[in-house]
Amino acid sequence: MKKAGKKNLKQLADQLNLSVTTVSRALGGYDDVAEATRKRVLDAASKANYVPNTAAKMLVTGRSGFVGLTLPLRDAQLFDPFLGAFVMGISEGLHSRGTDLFMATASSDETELEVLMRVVESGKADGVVLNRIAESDDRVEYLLSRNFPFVTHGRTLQTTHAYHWIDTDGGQAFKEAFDLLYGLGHRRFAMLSISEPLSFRYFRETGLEQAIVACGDDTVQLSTHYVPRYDKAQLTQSITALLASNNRPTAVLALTDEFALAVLQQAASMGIRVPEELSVIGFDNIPAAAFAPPGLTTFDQHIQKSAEQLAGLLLRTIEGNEEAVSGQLVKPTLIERGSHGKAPNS
Amino acid sequence: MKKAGKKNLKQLADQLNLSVTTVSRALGGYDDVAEATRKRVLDAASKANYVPNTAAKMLVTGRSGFVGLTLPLRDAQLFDPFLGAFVMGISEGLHSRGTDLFMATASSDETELEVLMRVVESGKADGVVLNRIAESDDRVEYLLSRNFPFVTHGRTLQTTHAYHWIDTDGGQAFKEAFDLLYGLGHRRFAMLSISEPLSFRYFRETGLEQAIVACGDDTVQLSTHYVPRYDKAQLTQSITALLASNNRPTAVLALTDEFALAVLQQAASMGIRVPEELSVIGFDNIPAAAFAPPGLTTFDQHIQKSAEQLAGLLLRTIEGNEEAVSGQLVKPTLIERGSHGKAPNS
DNA sequence: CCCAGTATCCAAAACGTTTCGGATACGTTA
DNA sequence: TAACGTATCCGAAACGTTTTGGATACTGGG
Repeated sequence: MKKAGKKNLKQLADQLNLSVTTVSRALGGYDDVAEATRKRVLDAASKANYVPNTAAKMLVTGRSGFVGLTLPLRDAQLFDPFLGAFVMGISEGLHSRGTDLFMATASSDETELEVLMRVVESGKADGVVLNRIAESDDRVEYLLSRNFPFVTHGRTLQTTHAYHWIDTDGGQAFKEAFDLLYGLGHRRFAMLSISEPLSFRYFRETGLEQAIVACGDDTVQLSTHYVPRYDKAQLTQSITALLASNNRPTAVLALTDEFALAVLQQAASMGIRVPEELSVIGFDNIPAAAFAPPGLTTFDQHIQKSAEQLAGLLLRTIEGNEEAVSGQLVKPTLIERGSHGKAPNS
Repeated sequence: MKKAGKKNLKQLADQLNLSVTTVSRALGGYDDVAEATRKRVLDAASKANYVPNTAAKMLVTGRSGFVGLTLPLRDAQLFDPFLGAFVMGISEGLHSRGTDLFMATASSDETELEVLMRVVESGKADGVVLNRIAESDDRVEYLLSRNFPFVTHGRTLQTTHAYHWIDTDGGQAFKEAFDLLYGLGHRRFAMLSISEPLSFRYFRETGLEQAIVACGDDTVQLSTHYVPRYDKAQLTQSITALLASNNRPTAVLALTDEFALAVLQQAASMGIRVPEELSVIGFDNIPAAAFAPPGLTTFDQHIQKSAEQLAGLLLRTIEGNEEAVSGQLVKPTLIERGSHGKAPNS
């Protein structure tokens, strides 16, 4: 099954009347090989279509050339546009340095932590990137205890943990959203949040609550609703109940665009006009947000760029070149579209 | 950075007063090691948390333990629910045999073929699985010429190519959909297809056309519309034009649920009632199909199960145990929901 | 008691690379 | 002229496993 034309270093060396060492070092860019020699080697290598054997290199360097990303695919639904952009960013940031992304999926009887452990213990990855960080995340604790290189998008609530992260400043964003809507006369708010204890939920909710406190107006009402992410039936039901309430909110802040779009859809089918009767603001700016009438107002968190930086950060961590642990907060930008407006009868 | 407690075969052997060979063979399940010895070895190994070094094993066996899947992520949007189920199926089928799935993404300046070549040449995968097969697919040709193990979901149009595939019988499905709608009185049909020359498009269109010919009724009209998959604006525009036509079709057959849901949404915003004024049938049965009012009638192609089989097929091909090349057609099942009904004024 | 057969074990080679510690040849300096 | 620095190259070890081809000891049959 192996291709016959596959050359190894030794064959290349023989053909050039050089030692394996010299060929290796010529290819590796060391400066103790004459320029003329290097050129000969490079030419021969590219003509022979030489590709170094991954396994051998891995064995001696101890590096796999892979970075791992675990995917909680158990619901077969995780592939959302947001994750797509994230993966693309990571991948982009990695490729420039010759590293590949290895996405590990959980089989039906594994937890995400188990998958992670499998990846780490097997040495199939030199480092991992984590996302969807929980308020208290056992993956972070595990990696920390193993002293294994990793970076995260998002951060746990425990500030004692020291690791590299990049996060979107969701608290700031929700504050901004509240201020915008408050200024438009809204007083009855609903927040549509997720039932999983993910840390970004905490930061966004907290940001909103703080904004409400800060405005000092005690006529402001807020009800928070938790829905499971993958149970569409439950989601639809919660939204229906929310919109059918006789004290219906005039503004809904959704944790994600996914939720916001569901609100838009449900409102449409219940004959509630957006934005005249109801304002909706989402988060993530997924592509569909622009096309669901009347256009979803949302926040863009520049996920691809963050992911790219995250990849670079991880690579440096693996190399051991990253001096201090770092955390970086990225400010999302408000994308104003048609789903928000003045509060009704105000 | 390497964990101190990491043992290798030699250390295990020393500790047990055995040779490296015997320990290796005990772990490998060979029958030339005494049961008592094997037990000793197994115990020691699990107590020491021994994990064989991937690189070393790879180097001697020539197998990476990875199966590759290339992801055309360039549009940052490819992560649809359908692909999610597909990946999950593959992953599930692989795990049972200790193989991992390695998803390779294209960086912005690479074609999918280039990514594939990189994966194959580097030896990072022992086999690959291809999906979204084009009518004439350069990836298939490349792998065939390299004699590299692979399987595909979908099939090219050239029947001379010999490889392992599993495909959904889309032609049969579209025939079934037509017959259903024809029986309900529909005569003006539109097919919403994709502009990329993917082979499943061909089979579905052909199935529909043949069904029309077969019914022998020349009052039946069909218009086919091609839209680019990722250009939401273009998609919306095409659908609007289609629905605004003064000779508007009474039934729309969409190539995928993604398209069908867009039709549903657009119809709603144009005040066209489904299914009273318009019938819509999709394909794939993605989760959202059940929740978009009034519920999308569609076909379930049992993608996860097919993907699982595909994984097994690939594994056998890698082992060299797969005698004859095989092609298998899977019959999708119609899921009747609320988006289709009797033709208006019939 | 001898020999073949069997059960159990092991030494050493091989996989293809990187890297350490020289070795060689040449020109330069004192 | 002798010693030294520099540029260039190379032999051999090391990474941790699998596998080949025996070696050893014990069994039972003749």
